[in-house]
Amino acid sequence: MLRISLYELYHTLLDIYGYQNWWPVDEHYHKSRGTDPRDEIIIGTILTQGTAWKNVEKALENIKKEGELSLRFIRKTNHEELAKLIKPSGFYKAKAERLKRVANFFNPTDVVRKVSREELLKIKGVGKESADAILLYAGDKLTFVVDAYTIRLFKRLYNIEGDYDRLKALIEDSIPRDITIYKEFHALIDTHAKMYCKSTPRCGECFLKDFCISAIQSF
DNA sequence: CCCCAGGGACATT
DNA sequence: AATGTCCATGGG
Repeated sequence: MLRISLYELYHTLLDIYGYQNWWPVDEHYHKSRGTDPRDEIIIGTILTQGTAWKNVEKALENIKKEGELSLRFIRKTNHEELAKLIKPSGFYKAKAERLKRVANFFNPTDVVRKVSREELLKIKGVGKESADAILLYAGDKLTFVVDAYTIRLFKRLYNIEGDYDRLKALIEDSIPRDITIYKEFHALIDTHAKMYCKSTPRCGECFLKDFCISAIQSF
C-alpha cells in the first residue's frame, strides 16, 4: 500500500519543478553544423557515468571547441587526443575507449532508432542505465531509465529495494506508457534527489515527507 | 581534510 | 547473488 502512487508522485514533482526537457542538447549548434543532436545524447550518456553533469559540460565544451560534437569526430580522433578533451569528466581513459566503441557501433549512423537493448548491452562500457538512456532519450524508445537517484528515492520513499530491472519494471507498470512521461519522470526524480533527497536528505524541508516512510521514522 | 557526482567492469566472497 | 574496488576530475 503506497502512501502516494507513482503517477501521483510524477504529477506532484511536475507541479513543483515544471518540465525538465531532458536530454539537454545544443540545438543551435547541431542545426548550424548539420550534426545529429542524438550524437550529443549518446556522448553525454557515456561521459556522465559516475560523474557530476557540470564536469560533463566542460568536456562537451572542449569537444565543441577543439573538434566537433559528433560520433564521426569521436571515430576519427585518436585515443590520446580524445582522452585529453574529455579529461574534466573523470575516468577519462576508460571513457575515451567507451566512446570509441559506442561511436563505432553506431556506424553507419541512424541505427539508434532500431537498435535493441540487448545489442547495446553487449558493448563494453554500456550498462543498463546507459543503454536505457540512449534508447529513451536518443532513440525515443519506450523504456524507463533507472539510476542511483531513482534507487535512493524509492528506497526511502517506499522502502523498495534496488535491483535495476525490478525497479524498472515496477515503474513501467505503474505510469502511462508515454515517451514524454518516461523522459520527464526520470528527470524529475533526479532533480528532486539533487535538491532534497540528497545523500544526506533534507527531510524537514521536503514536500514529500508526509508520504515518505524514511522521513517519518528517522530523519 | 572529507564526501559525492545523471556507472560499469571486474575480482572476491 | 551480493559486495568491494577501481577508474579520476571538480565542486561543496
